[in-house]
Amino acid sequence: MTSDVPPKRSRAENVYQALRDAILEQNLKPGTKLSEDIIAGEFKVSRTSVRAALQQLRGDGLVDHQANRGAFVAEPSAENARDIFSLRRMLESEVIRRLAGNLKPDDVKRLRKHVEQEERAQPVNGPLSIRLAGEFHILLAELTGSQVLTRFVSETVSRSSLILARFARLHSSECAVDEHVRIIAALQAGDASAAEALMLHHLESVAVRADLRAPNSDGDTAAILKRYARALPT
Amino acid sequence: MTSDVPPKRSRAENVYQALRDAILEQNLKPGTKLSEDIIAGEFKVSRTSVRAALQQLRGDGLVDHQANRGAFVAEPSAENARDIFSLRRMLESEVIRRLAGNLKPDDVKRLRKHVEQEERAQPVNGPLSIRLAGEFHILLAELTGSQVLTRFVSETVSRSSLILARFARLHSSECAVDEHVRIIAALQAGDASAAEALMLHHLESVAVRADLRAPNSDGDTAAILKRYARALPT
DNA sequence: CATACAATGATTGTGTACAATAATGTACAC
DNA sequence: GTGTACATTATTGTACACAATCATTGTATG
Repeated sequence: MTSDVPPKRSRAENVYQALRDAILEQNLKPGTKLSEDIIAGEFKVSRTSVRAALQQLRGDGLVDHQANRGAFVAEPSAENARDIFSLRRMLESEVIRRLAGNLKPDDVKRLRKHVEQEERAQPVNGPLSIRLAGEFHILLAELTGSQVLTRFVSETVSRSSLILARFARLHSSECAVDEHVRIIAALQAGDASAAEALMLHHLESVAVRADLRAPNSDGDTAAILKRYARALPT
Repeated sequence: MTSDVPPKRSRAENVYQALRDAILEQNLKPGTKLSEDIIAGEFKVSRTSVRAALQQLRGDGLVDHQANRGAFVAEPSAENARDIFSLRRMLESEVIRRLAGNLKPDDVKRLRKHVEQEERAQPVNGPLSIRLAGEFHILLAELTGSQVLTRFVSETVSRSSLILARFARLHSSECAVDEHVRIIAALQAGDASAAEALMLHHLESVAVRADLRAPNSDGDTAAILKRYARALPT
């Protein structure tokens, strides 16, 4: 440790982290309105800081910003979802190829540590484990040493969380941890193609949880109401 | 045309566009300090808007933001440069594969139009042609219809401009337009592998212009000073 | 009854003032 | 003469107040 002094994050950054976590843990669901006033009041900071945080989230594609209307947690379309999963396959395959056989002892240690965290969070099967599952993939990308690749993986993984929040039938991620373990093993063994196959299978099992034909609940309020409309007397 | 009413861009967005163009046209060189006050004065807007623009640029990786110090045009390291070119090869190969044989007539029209612009700007061989050359690649990505892929290509291409500004021996992009034309032809012919080869060759010829061993002028001030330090009497 | 229009309300966009922080210049002690 | 501590200055970080904008609602009219 190099005398870990917390780098004194700005308030905007704190708000950003908090909101991001909330979104990734699916406590803020797609479509939720993120009012600057309300958030500012809740976090006891000025709207200025909240604005900065929201803009950054917009940059990550996690929130949509409508002019003079406000910010909302992004609602990826089905098409968008397919797009993102497709890119994820490409990006994470690359990660695996770069990592296979090149994991340093320290890397393995970090991965194992993370998986342990996942296992501890598992019984809860709640928000935390959802976020950790995603962060495993980001950690893998980090280990490649490529900042840009990490960035791209991070973005696609984050948005995958949104997609699952919107489309997933049931968000049990039981199998995930197991698959993570096996991926680590394959990487350590230097078996590139096996690792890649595992990863692709893993991603497939994530994607398959999403039924892209029907969004979960509050897709369009209008769409929901339409389903109830016929119950009314004509 | 669908009655092109300019969508009334916010001031922050205007500043963002202007700064981005200036950076991509290499009029603002890597390392340049972007003082909020000065920019605000120059654009006749408040620092608030400038701040928003700078933050967005930071999101694009075009500026580095140091806490309480200010924003600077990013100075990609040699390592970073290799990283980005590597990712570019991957991303743009994907673009080509998706596009080959799938170009709609309208798409071809847009591409030709863009190339014409490039040709007109060519004699100048100045800032504009540099930016247009990059935007050709972004346009290709757009035609895939994948928002995320477009975003990633856009980011890597933009940062490539920065890299060339920092490392390129001479920034003559004479050959580029020719190569762009040939890529279009191959795509239209549906010859995927030829198109991909052309693109990779094209990217290679861009990358080779950069001598990653020696940054153009103001690299790390510290690094430069170190080279001069031994000239001093001990 | 549907449609067009005007008033209203709420929310974001922008500017300005102040606080916090880091870099720089200066004086002093050794 | 050199190094350190302190004061100064410049720049960013934050808060707040006001203006602009859009959505909504209510009202009148065909």
